[in-house]
Amino acid sequence: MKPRLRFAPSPTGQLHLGGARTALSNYLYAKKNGGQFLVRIEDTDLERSKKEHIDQICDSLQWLGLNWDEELVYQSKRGESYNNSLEDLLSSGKAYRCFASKEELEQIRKETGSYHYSGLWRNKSDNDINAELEKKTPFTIRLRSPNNGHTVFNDMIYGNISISNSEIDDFIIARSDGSPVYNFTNVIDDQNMNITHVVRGEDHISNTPKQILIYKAFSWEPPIFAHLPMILGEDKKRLSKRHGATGVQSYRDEGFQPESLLNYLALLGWNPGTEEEIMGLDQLVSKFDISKVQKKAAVFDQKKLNWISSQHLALQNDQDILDRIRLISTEWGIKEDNSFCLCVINIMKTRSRSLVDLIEQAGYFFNDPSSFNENDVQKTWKEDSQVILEEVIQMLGNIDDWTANELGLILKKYMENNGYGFGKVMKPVRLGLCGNLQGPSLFDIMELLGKEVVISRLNYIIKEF
RNA sequence: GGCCCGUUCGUCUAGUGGUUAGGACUCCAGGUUUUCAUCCUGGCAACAGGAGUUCGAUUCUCCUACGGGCUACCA
Repeated sequence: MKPRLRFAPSPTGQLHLGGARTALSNYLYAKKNGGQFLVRIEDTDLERSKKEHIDQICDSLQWLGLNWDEELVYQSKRGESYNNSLEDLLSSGKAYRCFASKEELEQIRKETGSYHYSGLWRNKSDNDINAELEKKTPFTIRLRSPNNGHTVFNDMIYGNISISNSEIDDFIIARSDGSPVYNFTNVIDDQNMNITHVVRGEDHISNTPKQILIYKAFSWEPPIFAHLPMILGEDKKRLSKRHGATGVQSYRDEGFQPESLLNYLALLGWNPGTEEEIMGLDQLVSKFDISKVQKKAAVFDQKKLNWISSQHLALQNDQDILDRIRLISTEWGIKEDNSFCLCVINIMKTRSRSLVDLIEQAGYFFNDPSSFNENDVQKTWKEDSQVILEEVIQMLGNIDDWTANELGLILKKYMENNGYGFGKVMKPVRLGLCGNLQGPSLFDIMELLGKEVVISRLNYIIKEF
């Protein structure tokens, strides 16, 4: 049987890094084994679930390239199914009604000091139950869970996990308003969707035995489980909003590309067994092995993400990068020829860590510098700079073959003839053209900018100082 | 408190009953570069602690410590 996996986010916020990693792991396992990847929206918490979050999560998943194979499943539309299942359990005696109020329970907890439900209504007579029913006393539904034995499962990542059934009380599967709880809906839906493998965060390990008990109550075969270790912030605390930008959307806004993000996320807690690190989605699909995923939580390292992103950029085709840039900045370089934009990308891509970074660094290719870096001016602008630049302008005016190569030859000759060091001449030039002292080869920049622009910028800086 | 899970350089990780404990990111130094970045070379840096098993444990077992998760009529 081909595996069927699902990613089941609850739409209480945007897709965050942890969710993206979970979705990715599900996707990779499914695709590697020729199976299906599905998405189920767990929107039963009416208070916190928002339509906009659903849209945003789906949007992020699609942007990442983690496309799902069948229609979305919404838990909010599956109430009838839950009710039927609840009814089944009630009539088979695998679950029972509990008429104890929250206050009553709280009282018992205080007295016994135990967090476990005592089984107060587990064995009440039909008479007692009917009496409460008649009084319309609100009730919850609890699973009649076994008192002895162990519930065990073999986690694809953690291996065998065993928990004594005495640790599991008759937990609630439906609230007093009749709505089913997470552990219950999860099982019903996974069964209904024919899910074969459940891959989710490590925080669900403790839920798993409870869910297995529910499967057993229905005499269903539980799926195979895999629990992914948590992603931590720098302070070793679970990654959350407190750590700043943790949403997929913000990485997208910062110009990180899906391949880079996915590549990094996959490498958190996993490696292909070789020293290869830079991989696209297809490679991840073929190499991913969930059983090799680390059990230990991993700290999210922005610096490594930056590096991976820059590696992807450096390897990426120029036109492809241009297309990606236009996706986030539709007007970028639109006034120039396509070939000009491609040249800019070509010389800037190895020095950028994201699309946004590239755009920001490439500003002077499209606009005259709006200001000159003060520090660089102080370091560079000497008394004779003006004279030198005037001579340079003169020279440049006479050049017909405006290529990086020719410019290099002529300027080098000029410096040689006058006994000028490279920096003495080129730094003021760079300052005039770029506004600061960093960037790719000046001759390349000059060629791309063109004679007119170069001369006009140099004239401008002379007037400025 | 109880239960479950985890612990190799700062971070992500490889690894074996006997290794100079390997790689990557970061950082530092040098080289390349007119500059910056890239790139290349080199360097710093780790088996949580204690018992036990063993000729020998980072590796196997137990304990402790530390960290995390769950313990809800949240998901």
